[in-house]
Formats: sequence, C-alpha cells, structure tokens
Amino acid sequence: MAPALTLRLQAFTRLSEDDRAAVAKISKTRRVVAPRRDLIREGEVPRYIHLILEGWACRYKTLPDGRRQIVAFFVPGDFCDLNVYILKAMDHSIGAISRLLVGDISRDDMDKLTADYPRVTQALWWESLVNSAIQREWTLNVGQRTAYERIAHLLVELYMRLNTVGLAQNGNCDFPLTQNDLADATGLTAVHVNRTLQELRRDKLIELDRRRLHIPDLDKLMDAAMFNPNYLHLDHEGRHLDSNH
Amino acid sequence: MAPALTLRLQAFTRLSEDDRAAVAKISKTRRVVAPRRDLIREGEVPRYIHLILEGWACRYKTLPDGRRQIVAFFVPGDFCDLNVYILKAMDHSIGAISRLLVGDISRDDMDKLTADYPRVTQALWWESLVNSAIQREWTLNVGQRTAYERIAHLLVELYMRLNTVGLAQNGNCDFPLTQNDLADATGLTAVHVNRTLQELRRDKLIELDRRRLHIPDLDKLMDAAMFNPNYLHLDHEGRHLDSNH
DNA sequence: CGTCTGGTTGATACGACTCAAATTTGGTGG
DNA sequence: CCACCAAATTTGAGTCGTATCAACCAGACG
Repeated sequence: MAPALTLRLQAFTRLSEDDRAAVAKISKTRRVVAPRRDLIREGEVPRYIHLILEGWACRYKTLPDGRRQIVAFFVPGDFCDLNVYILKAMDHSIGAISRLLVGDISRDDMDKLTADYPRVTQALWWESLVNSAIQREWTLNVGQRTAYERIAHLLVELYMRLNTVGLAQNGNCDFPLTQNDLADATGLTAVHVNRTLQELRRDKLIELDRRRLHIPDLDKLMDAAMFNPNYLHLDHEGRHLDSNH
Repeated sequence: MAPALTLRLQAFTRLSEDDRAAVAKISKTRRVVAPRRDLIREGEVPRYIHLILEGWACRYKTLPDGRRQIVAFFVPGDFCDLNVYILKAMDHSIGAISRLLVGDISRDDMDKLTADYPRVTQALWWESLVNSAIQREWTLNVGQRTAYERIAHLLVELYMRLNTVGLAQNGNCDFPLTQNDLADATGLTAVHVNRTLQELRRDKLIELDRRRLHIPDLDKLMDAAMFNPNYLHLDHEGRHLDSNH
C-alpha cells in the first residue's frame, strides 16, 4: 500500500509516478519515539519538519498553572508544522501519544522537493491550509459545541482522517487516546469525558474499548456532532473514482 | 507613516527600500465594505486574497442551529487567508466589524511578488505561521481559560497586534467590537461578557467605553490573562532598536 | 501477585447560561 | 436641535452543564 503521506496528498490532487517517488523519498531518516515522550518542547528552536510515519502524536500548549490544551492530533501522513523553521522558537510542544515512527526533514530537502515538483508543492500548500482549517474547526468545537457534540465531532474527524490514509475502514480504527487525552483536547475534565462517552455508547453511536473504536453508523454520529466535512477539503476532482470507502 | 502591512512584516524582518515599495504596490484595487457586511461567505469559491487596509473584520463559522464562533479578528495589515485560492470552497465566512478598506490581491500578483522578492516571501510565510499560532492560542483560550482570563487575553492580544501596526500606543486604542462580538469570539454569552467586563473594570485592569479601550497597566492585564507573547513571534533580531513602544 | 495507569462512580459546588425586562447610546429624519 | 427608533448595554432571578473531590475497580505488566 502507498505510504500515508502519499495517500493524504492524493486526497487533494492526483500525483504522477515521479511525484509519488519524490514524496516517498522525502524523509531519509526515520526514528522511533516512545509513547508519551515529547518530540520537541515549547521554547526550543525548530530545526526539522517532523513527518509522522506511524503512530499518533499531539500538539499541546500549557498554562503556567498546569492547565493543558491539546490543540491538534497527528496521525500517519501528517506533518508537524511545515515551514516552522522560519520561527525562532516553538510556541507549543509536540508529544507522542503512542509509539511513533518519525521522519525528520531538513529545510534543504524540503526546498529541493518543492523546487522540482510543482504539483507536490501545491499539495503541500493544501495540507498546510487544511491543517489551519482543522484548527479553526477545533476553536468552533470547544467554543460552541456541548460536551456530547464535541466528543462526537472529534471522533468523526479522526475517523475520517484515518480513512483517507487507509487506517480506518468499515467504521473501525485503532484509537490510542486515553480519556485524559480526550479531555485535554476538548477542554473538558476526564470525569466528564467518561460520562459523555457512556452516553454516546448508550445511544449506540460508538463502541470504544481497548484502544479500538467502532462507529456503527457514521452518518448518525456526524448528525449528532453537527459534523460538516467541508473543512477537511477532500473534494478534489474525480474523488468519486477513488476507492477506500 | 508606513502602511500597516509593511509595519507588520517588519515585525519579522527588516525590509529593503525595494521590498517595501513592492509590498506597498501589491494591492492595486481597494474597495470599501460597510460595517457588518460579509466579504465572502462559507461555500463560496475564494478568488482573491483580501488585505485589510483600514477597519476591523472577523472570520467566523456557524453551526446549523445558529450558534456562531468568531475564530479570528483581522486588523489593518492582516491578510485574510494567504493562498486560499488553492481550496475549492470557503469553509468559513469573513465579515466586516467596522467600515473596511480592503485590497483584493489576485493569485498572479501574489505569485509575481513572491517570485521577485525572497525576503518578502519569507515575511509572508512568517505572517501565515503567526496566524496559525494565533489560532492555536485561541483554542487554548476557549478550551482552558476562565471567562475573566479569556477576555483579558483577547484584549491584550488585540492591543499588541494593533501596536505593531501603529494603531495603539500608551495603552490606548480604538475598539469597535460589541459585547456580542466578544461573546462570539470567546465562546461566552453576551450577558456573561458584560458582567466579566464589569469585573475587569472594577479591578482597574481596563477602561472600555464608546469604542475606545484603555489599558492602564498592560503588565497587570497580561498577568491576569496568563498572556505569553511568544506565540506572536515578534522576536526578530534587533527588535530592541525599534521604536513604537 | 503487587503495582500502576486508566476507567468508573457518587456527591456536591459553582461558573456560566437562560430568559426577561429596563436602561443607555447612537444614529436618522423632521 | 429634538424626537424617535434600533442597537447595545445593563440588571435580576433562576437553572443547568460541567467541574471538583474522593473513592473504588479493572486490566496490564513486571
């Protein structure tokens, strides 16, 4: 199967054989990060673009008194901050959720790729714009939705993102987040997340057990979450020809 | 005085005379938008990059039942979505808060600018990364801060951004937002915003009346908000040489 | 088999919401 | 310049969603 990044970029545009080969070669190094370890911390100088090859990670910010907000999740095929190296210091941290396989990409390598492959450059722009769109949707999520809608929305988003990189089918996917992670991502307490998950189970919208998620009826869950997929911008031409659904 | 955009980009890097001239010429057209009108709506196809020359605008998203979240404010010198034209449809709307003067920039014009002025290109990248950082901070804001901290934080952010484009000095600035706008931006109700503003006034952290904001002691307000300015990335080399403080 | 992390339950508290009405402000036309 | 109206702000009373605190339970693991 094609690597996650290729699948992800092809959600935006079709890539040629050459494009795909170039994308596959972008990350020469790969390293393992243990679960719950940080890849990089707030205040540090960003040097590489991190590409998630396997596992889940998160971007988070903390307040001086310890309150913590997860502001993004990363799944395979996601970059943590394209172009961050332009900034002088990280304003947030990136932490591993599960065991990670990460590719570190240098500025030079990225510049070379974009210089030679305009279609890939476009696709990378798209990925960066989609990440911004996701961040906006999260602001809407914590700002306006109820706990029930909020968690439902997050589950649908993650499911759909995993689906585009081939890691979710038929309503099933791995789900390594703890209720604490969900709490930090939704601005709720772990206790309330627990009770809300029970409600979602009671309503037969999800089954969640032992790090596996099952969504029996995605449309019903989307309705409950008021989920509008437009912000993921998966609407490229000829998408109806794609498989993977 | 230099136009807002130039001031803003120079918060990142020093620009040459040529760079500044090129930036000043980027928007050939300019049009007026009445307060409370939309520049562009969710679902529409983005064609131009909008540059705010005068006035305040906001980016917002709505849920089917009418709940509304403002996910960003724009002040003079801000772009609404650099590079959006890559996407097929808007996933949010942009609305005028006060009377706007807007520059519409075509894709071609932007491509020409970035092709010829690498320093400007860098600066535009920076501006786009800072906007993402602001969006993340907003997620933290609505997710973790109390109403009091949340409003304080927003006021500090807006003050600092206005300051970098020369529109705020000595703790004073224009402030065209209604309490309703503040509510939609912070995920609170207008009633609660009202009571919280009264608390902030009582604590002598702000004076806010007739669309003017005065912050008697910025450091005290920043403390109350747990405001850490790192996410605005204003820390370029030689910033201590700059005036405007 | 003990320890630990993650999940679950119960009781109570409080921050923010809702609804409804009054008051002030700002703009507009006569 | 005043009368009028709409928009924005303010106030009060009552309610509710979510937080807090404190146990307790269940697998996973060495």
